[in-house]
Amino acid sequence: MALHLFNTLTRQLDLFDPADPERVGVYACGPTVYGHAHVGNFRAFVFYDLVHRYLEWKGYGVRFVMNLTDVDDKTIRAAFEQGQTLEEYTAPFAEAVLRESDALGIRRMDLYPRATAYVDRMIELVSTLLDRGLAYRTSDGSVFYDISAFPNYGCLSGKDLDQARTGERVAADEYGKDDVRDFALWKAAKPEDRAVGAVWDAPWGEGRPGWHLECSAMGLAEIGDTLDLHLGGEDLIFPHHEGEIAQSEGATGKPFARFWLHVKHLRVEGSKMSKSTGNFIRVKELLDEGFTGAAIRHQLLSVQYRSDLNFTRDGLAASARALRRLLDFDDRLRDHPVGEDVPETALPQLARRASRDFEAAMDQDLNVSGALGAVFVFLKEVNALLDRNERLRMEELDAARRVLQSIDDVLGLIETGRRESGIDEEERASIEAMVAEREAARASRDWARADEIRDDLASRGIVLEDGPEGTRWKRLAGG
RNA sequence: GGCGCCGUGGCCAAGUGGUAAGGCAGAGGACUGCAAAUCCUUUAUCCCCGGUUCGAAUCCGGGCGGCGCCUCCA
Repeated sequence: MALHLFNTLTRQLDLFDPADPERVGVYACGPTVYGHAHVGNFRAFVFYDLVHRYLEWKGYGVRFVMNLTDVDDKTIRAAFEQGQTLEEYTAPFAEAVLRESDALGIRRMDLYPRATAYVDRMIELVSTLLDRGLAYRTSDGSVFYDISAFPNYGCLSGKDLDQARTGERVAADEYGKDDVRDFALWKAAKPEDRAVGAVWDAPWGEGRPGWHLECSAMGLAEIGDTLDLHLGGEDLIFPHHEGEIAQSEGATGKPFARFWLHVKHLRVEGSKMSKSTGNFIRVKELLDEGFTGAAIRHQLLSVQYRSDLNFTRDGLAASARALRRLLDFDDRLRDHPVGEDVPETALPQLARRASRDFEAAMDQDLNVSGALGAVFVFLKEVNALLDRNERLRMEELDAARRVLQSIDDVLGLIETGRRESGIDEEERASIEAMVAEREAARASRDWARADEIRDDLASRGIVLEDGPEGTRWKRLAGG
């Protein structure tokens, strides 16, 4: 089987066939750290994580880079209003992104470059573009990309630039460019820029980089002239990625990325998420409400990345339930008794089929819904098999455990859910003492006392399960 | 106006030519001291109309409905 991905460049499913499987370079557009990231941002980040994990699962050697944009109009304006430097203002938001990423089980990427650390590279890039006649300077010391000199402009978004509506939002042209469609590579320094320390020296004058430039510079610097994969939100197709292509290819003469993948925006409780209407949710709020990072991860992951996803608290509750089942299943598989002289079962075949179906779905443009379907079929079949067999061969159980583990290496659901059910030793001892007391009460048929203890534990979020092997307890994660 | 996506059971959702995965919720049953967990059973002909085909949720045309992007929002 082979991985096929929907390439925005070709608008079809293409075979993913990197030049060097040992060194696959992936660049993902990260957040602009001018405020707290919201769940919409995290749909993108969880998607990036899925790509990251799946490529490694498929055996590729991956270098994965996600930038943090810490210099642009919004960060400068906000820092200025707060009377802080750019660095002071953006640092907390950058930290929050990583902290909340951790909570959602997003594995750390190889590098999180900050735009401000790559301004030298950006200046080099602009120089090259000026030398090549693809850019021009204006009287105030700004530099613009000359769209008309790059025939491929529009190839990613499929836009016919001649037909683009002009003049609608262009009134805010503060730098005096030749053509409204030309975009800024370099913006001449203004007082606010100086106030927050967002000013760099360039041969054509002091200023700061334009929006698209950072990604070209960091991608070229950290991965190379041609990326294997470039990821981003659907809104970035135009103009951001179009600009990146123009800048990078204009400078190197080589294709900037073989594959472009774009994740669709999510909606919240039925409507578009937008900061202007206050209709956006932060991950931190959800965690404070008692939803777990794993449940949030599940909901963001459960729908394929190019499909509509309506993020709701009801959906989150459903995700929490599904996750609970997955965790229970993992427990059960771990704890199931082993026997020496027990008959063979179909467990290994079920495991092989689950793995195969999982991979087939994921290979088809990362179809997580289909992949989860395979997981739950496996879960149901194996639960039934465990019901029928009190003891199983060690090697069969191991085969099943390996497959579940392997699948979760990609999905990261059990992994994230586990991490959140941590209980310290003191609490553990206290719980186990109460469970033992209840066992004694049950042995003497003192149901009232037994139920009292169970209710007591339930109020602490501990659920009991009486089985033939004794009583087990677990923490019921929120959600 | 330009480009594009989507419409499957109560909710979410897979399936892109051969008679509908899976999750959540609901109902009945088994198990249990009662529960919990688990298992079994149970709920759809795929927005509408027309066409292509031996056969369509799946292809084509039309209609209705929802949504996204179109200069700095992942």
